[in-house]
Amino acid sequence: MNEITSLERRPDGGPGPIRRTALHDTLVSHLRDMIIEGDLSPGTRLHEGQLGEQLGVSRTPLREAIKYLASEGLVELVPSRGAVVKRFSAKDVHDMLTVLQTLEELAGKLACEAASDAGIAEVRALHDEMVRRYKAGDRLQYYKLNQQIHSAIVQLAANAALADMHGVLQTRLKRIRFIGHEGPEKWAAAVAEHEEMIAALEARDKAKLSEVLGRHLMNAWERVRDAV
Amino acid sequence: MNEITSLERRPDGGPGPIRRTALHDTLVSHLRDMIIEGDLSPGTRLHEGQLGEQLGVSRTPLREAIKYLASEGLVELVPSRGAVVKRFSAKDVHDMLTVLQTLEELAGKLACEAASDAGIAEVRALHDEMVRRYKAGDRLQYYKLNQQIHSAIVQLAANAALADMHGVLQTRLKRIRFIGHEGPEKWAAAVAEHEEMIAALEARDKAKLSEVLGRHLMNAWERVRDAV
DNA sequence: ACAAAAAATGCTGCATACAGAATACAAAAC
DNA sequence: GTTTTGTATTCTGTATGCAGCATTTTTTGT
Repeated sequence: MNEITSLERRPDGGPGPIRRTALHDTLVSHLRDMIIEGDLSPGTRLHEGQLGEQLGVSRTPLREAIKYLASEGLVELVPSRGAVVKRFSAKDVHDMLTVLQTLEELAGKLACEAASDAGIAEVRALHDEMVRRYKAGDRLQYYKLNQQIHSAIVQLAANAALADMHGVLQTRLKRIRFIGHEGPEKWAAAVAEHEEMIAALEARDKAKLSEVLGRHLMNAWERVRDAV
Repeated sequence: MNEITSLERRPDGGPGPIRRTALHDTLVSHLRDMIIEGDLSPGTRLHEGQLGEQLGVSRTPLREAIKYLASEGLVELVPSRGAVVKRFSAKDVHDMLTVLQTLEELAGKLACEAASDAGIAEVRALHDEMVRRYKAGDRLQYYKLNQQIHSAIVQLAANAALADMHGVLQTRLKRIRFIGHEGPEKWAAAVAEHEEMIAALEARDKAKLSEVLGRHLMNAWERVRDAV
C-alpha cells in the first residue's frame, strides 16, 4: 500500500465545503512522513522517475512537493542532479536545539500572558494523557503527546510567526528525536520536567515556565548527543 | 526588460566551474524581489499563464518557484485557485518583530562568544559605510547596508538554524520595512543605536549587545506601526 | 594491461498538451 | 427587477515528451 490518492482524507461528514486536496499537497505530507520515519534516510537521492512510479504519481506534482520541502530544509537541491534528503551533523542538531530553546522560552512567556484558562486546561489534559502513556510504557504515543504538548504551548502564545518557526525546527528535529531512546531514569526526569512545566503554566509564572522549557531542551540534547 | 534567463548572473569571471543556475531557482529570487519591492502587492493573484508569458518562462518552473515561496511564507496557496501574495496584518508584523527580536538577542550573545576579530572588523566596516550613506542621505543604500549588518551579526553567531529562521523573517519583513520611512530624528536615533551595537560587539559585551539589538527592534516597531 | 577518450545510458530541467474545476456571463423564470 | 440556472471561458492541476547534462561503460591507443 504505497499508492497516493488525493481523496484520502474525508473531513467530518458535517456541512461545510468538502476538502479538495491537491496531489502536490498530499505529497508534501507523505514525503515529510517518509523522511521523518526513516523510509528515506539522510543522503538518499530522490529519484523522480522511480519515486513517482512507486507512489503512483507523475513527476510534475512530485517535483513541486520536493521544491516545497527544500524550502522547509528537509531536502537539498543539487543543480542538475536532483534532490537528496538532508543530513544533519551533531553541530546542526545542537544549533537547532539552541534556537528551539530560545523560541520555547519566548513561547512560555507569551503563553502565560495570552493563554485562556480553557487553553491551559487542554494542555493539562494532554499532559495527563501523556503521563498515562508513560506509565503504560507506550513510547510511541508518549513521544507524540510530548510533541503535541510543546506545540500546544506554542499555540497558546498566539504568535503565528513563532508557531511557524517552531514548527519548522520541530519538523527537522523529529527525525532525530525519534531516535533518542533514553534510559528509564532520564525518561522519568523528562516527565518530571513536564509536570513542572504544566504547574508553572497553570500558575502563569512566566519566569518559571521559561526556565523549565529551556532546561528541558538542554536536557534533551544531553539525551540525544551520542545518538547523533 | 522583464525577461528571465538563467545565465543572467555571471559570478566573478575567475576560473572554476561556471554557475549553472536552474530556471526555477532564478525565478524564486526574481519573484521574491518583485514581492519585496511591491511589483506584486499583497492580495495579488499570481496568474501562471500571464506571469509566465510576461517573464518569458513556461508554467512548470514557475509553479515550482511558487511552491518554494509558499513554504517560505511569502505567498499563499489556495486549492484550485492558485497563489496570492500573502497579506500581513499589523498583528502579524508585530508577531514577526517579537520573534525577530528574540532571535537577534540570541545572535548577539552567540556572536560575542564565537566571532573572530576579523569578522567583527567586517561588520564595523559595513557600519562605517552605512553611516556614510546616512550622512549622504542615501536612503536605499542605507537600508540595504542596515539589513546586511543585521545579517552579518547573525552570521557571526555561526548557527545555521538561527541564520535560516532569521533570514525567513527578515525576508517576510523586508516588504514592510521598505515602507517605513521614519522622520530625521528617528532615523538619527536608529543610527545611534547601531553605533552602540558595534561598540558592544567589539567589546564582546554579550548582555549589552543583546539589549541594544532588542531595543533596536522594538523601536523599529514604533517607527512602522502606523504604516502597517 | 592500463589509461584516456568516446559512446551510451539515465536522469534532471523545461515546455507543452490535456482534463477538470472555478468563475463569469447570459438567458430564463419568478 | 431580482434570482436562478445553464453555458462558456479561463485557469489550475496533472501527465507526457523532448533536450541537455552527468555518469558509467565501452572502446581504443599506447
